[in-house]
Amino acid sequence: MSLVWRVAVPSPLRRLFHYLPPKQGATGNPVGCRVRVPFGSRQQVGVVTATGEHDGSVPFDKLRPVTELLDAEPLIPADMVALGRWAADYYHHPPGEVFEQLLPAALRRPVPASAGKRREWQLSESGKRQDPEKLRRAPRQRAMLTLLQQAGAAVGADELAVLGEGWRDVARRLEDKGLVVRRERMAAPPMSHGQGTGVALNPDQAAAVEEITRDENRFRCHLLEGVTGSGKTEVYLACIRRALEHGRQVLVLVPEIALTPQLTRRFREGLQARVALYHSGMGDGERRDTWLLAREGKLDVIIGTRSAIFLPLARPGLFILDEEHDSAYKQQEGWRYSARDLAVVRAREQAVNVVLGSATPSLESLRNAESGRYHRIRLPSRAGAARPPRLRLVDIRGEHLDAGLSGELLRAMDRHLAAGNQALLFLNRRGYAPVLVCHDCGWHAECLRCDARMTYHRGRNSLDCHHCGASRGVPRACPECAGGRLTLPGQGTERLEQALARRYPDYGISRIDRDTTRRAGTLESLLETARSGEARILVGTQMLAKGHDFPDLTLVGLIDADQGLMSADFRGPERTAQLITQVAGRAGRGEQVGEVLIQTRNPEHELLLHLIRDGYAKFARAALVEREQAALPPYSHLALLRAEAHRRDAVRDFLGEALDLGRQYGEDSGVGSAVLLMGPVPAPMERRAGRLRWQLMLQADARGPLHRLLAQWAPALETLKTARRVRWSLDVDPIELF
DNA sequence: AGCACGCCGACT
DNA sequence: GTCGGCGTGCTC
Repeated sequence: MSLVWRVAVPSPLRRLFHYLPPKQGATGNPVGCRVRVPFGSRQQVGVVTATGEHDGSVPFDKLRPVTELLDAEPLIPADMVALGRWAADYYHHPPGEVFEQLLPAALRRPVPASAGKRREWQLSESGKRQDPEKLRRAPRQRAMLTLLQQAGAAVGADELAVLGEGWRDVARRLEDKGLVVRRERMAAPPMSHGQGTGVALNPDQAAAVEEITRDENRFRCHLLEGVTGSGKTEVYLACIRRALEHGRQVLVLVPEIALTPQLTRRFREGLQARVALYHSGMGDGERRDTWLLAREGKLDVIIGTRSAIFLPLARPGLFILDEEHDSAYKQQEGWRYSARDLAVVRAREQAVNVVLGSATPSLESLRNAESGRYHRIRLPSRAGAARPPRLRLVDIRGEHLDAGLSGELLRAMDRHLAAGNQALLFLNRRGYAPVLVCHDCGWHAECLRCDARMTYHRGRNSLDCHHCGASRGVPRACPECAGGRLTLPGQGTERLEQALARRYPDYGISRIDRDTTRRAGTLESLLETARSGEARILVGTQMLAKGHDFPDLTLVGLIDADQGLMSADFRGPERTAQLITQVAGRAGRGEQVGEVLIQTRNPEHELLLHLIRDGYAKFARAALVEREQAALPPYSHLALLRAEAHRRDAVRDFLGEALDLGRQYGEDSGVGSAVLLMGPVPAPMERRAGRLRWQLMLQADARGPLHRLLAQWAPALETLKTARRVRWSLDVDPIELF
C-alpha cells in the first residue's frame, strides 16, 4: 500500500500524473501545493490535486518521487482545487493547463510564493494644485495627473496601467516636472478611503439590494436586469457594503478594465475598504502580489477581468459580474472557459451569492431566470429624472448619403448641437474605407493570408487586414488591369470623422476606436475631452457602447444598422440587439430626453422593429422562442472541435478521423442518436493568417450524453497521428462559431 | 507541448 | 565518413 500524489503537470495531456511523495518525507496535506516533478527528461512545476493509494492505473515501477515540495502550506486553497478539477472535467481540457491558469504567471516557476516590494506614485504639493489644462499639449500626462488628483492618494502600478503601455515614461516626465513623487512600500493592503455610505436608493434599487443580501450564506444566482442609467452600480455598492460589514470579500468582474475607468473610480469613492484591481495590463509582480493578498484576506474588494475568477479568497462573500452578456468573459484561445459560468459554479461551491448584471442579458441567462435556476431582479426605470431615449429608424434606401450620413441624421445633429448638446455617431468599422476597388475591372484588395478584404487607412495611407494585422502600401494602379481608377466605397470611422470635421468645423470631434486609443491612455483622455464638453461630436466603434456616461449627450446615430443584420452565426441577432440597445442607452442621461436614429436599408426588418417598438426584453423573448423551435442553445448544448493547419488535407484528415471516432463512441455508449455530429465544415472565414480552419460541431439536447461522449472522445483525439499535423482545440459551450 | 530516439541526404 | 532533417513515441 503505497501513497501517491496526483499532480496536474503543465502539458496538453488530459490526465493527472502520479508521483511518490518526496524523499525527505512531507508532513501535512500537500493538496494545493506546488511541486517540482520529473517529467520525461526535464523538471516541471505542477500542482498536487489529490492524494491516494496507488491504484495500479500506472505500473508501480514507472512512478518517480516528487523532486521538491515548493509550498509548506497549500498555495491553492481547497475550494479552488475543487473548482480546477471540476473545470478540467467540464471543459475536457488538460488539468495541467487548467491549474496553470489558477496561478499567476509569477508563481508558475519554482520560486517561493511571497510578495515583493511595490512602487507607488503620488502627487507632490505642487502636483495637487496643478491645473490639468496646463498639460493639454501632453494629453497622456494630463490624463495621469487627472487620475492621481481624482484618486487623492498614492496609486499603484495596477491602476496606472489603465493608462496603457508606456505609462512609466509618462510618470517619469511628471516626476521630472516635480508634480509626482515615487516611493516604495512593502506589498501591503492599499489604504482604505472613500465613504462607507452611499446615496439614498430608490425603491427598486432598495428592493434589489434586499433580495440579493437576504441570505448571505447561501448560494443564489441573481440576474440583475437594469436598463442603462437605472443605477446598477449603486445596487452593487450597497450589496458590497453589506458583505464588507460581515467581514467578507467581494469579487467584481468587468469585461475590460480599460473600458471602465469610471466604474473603478466609483467603487473607490463609494467604499471604505481595501480595493484592488486585477487585469492583464498589470505586470507579473503586481498580479502575484494581488493574488497573494486576496488569498490571505488582506484585500476586501477586487475588481478584475476574466482571469480574476481564479483569485483565491480567504473569506468569499459575494461575486458580481457586470455586463454579464459580454463575450469578453469567454476565453477565446487555449482553454476556452467562460468566467461567467465559472463564477456561478464557484459561487455554488462556496455557498455565496452571485449577481449577474446587464441591461441586455444573454439569452442563456434569461432562460435560466425563466426556468427558475436564476433569480430575476428588474430595475425597470432610469434613476432620478432621466427618461428612456426615443428610438427611430431612418430609411436610407435610395438616399444620397454624404460619407454614410443621411439628411435626416444631419438635421438632427444640427438641432442637438445648436441646443448645446453632444452627439454620438456609432459605426462598428474602423479605418477609412472597408475595401479598395478597381472601377474598371472590379478587382479589390485582398489580404494575402486571409479570406478577407483589406481596409484602407488614410492616416497611415496603407491597406490593413483587420484579421491578421498584415499591412501593405496602396497601389497606384490596379494590379489586375493596370487601370488607374481605384475607388474607396463604403465608410469607416476615419472617413466619418473627416466628413464631420468638414461639416462641423466649429465643434470638437473625438474619434474613439482601436486606432485612436492604441497609444497608451488615450482612451482616458479622449473620454475626458468628451466629458468636459471639449468634444461635442463623438465618433466611434463598440468601444463607445460600454458604460460611459456623457451627461450632455442627447443624440445617438447608428450609421449602419444593417451590418449586424446579416450574420451567419445564430447568435448574430442577439449580439446586434445588445449592441444597438447599449449604444442607444448612451443618449439622454441627465434631465434631457435622448434621441436615437438608426439608419437602415431594411426598415421592415423584424429585429429592428422589435427593438424600436418593444425594447430588448420583448426581443429577447421572441428570440428565445426561435431558439427553442430550432433546438439551438440554450435549448440544446454545443461543443466545437476546431482544427487549423497550413494544408487543407491535414485538417480534413484529422476532422474526418475525429468524426469516425465520435460516431463510434456515440454508438458504443448508446448515445448515438442523442448527440448530433455535424461537419466537418470550413469556418466562415476559411483562411486566416495563412491557416485553413475547419470545424466539427456536436449538438445534444442534454448535457449528459454530450459530456459522456466528450470524455471518451477528447483523450482519443490526443492519440491520433493526424492530430500532430494540425492545431486543434475543443470548445465546450462555444459562443463564437470561429 | 517538449524532448529523445531513429533512419536517410549534403557537407568537412 | 558525420551533422541534421522531421516522423514517431512518450511523459507518472
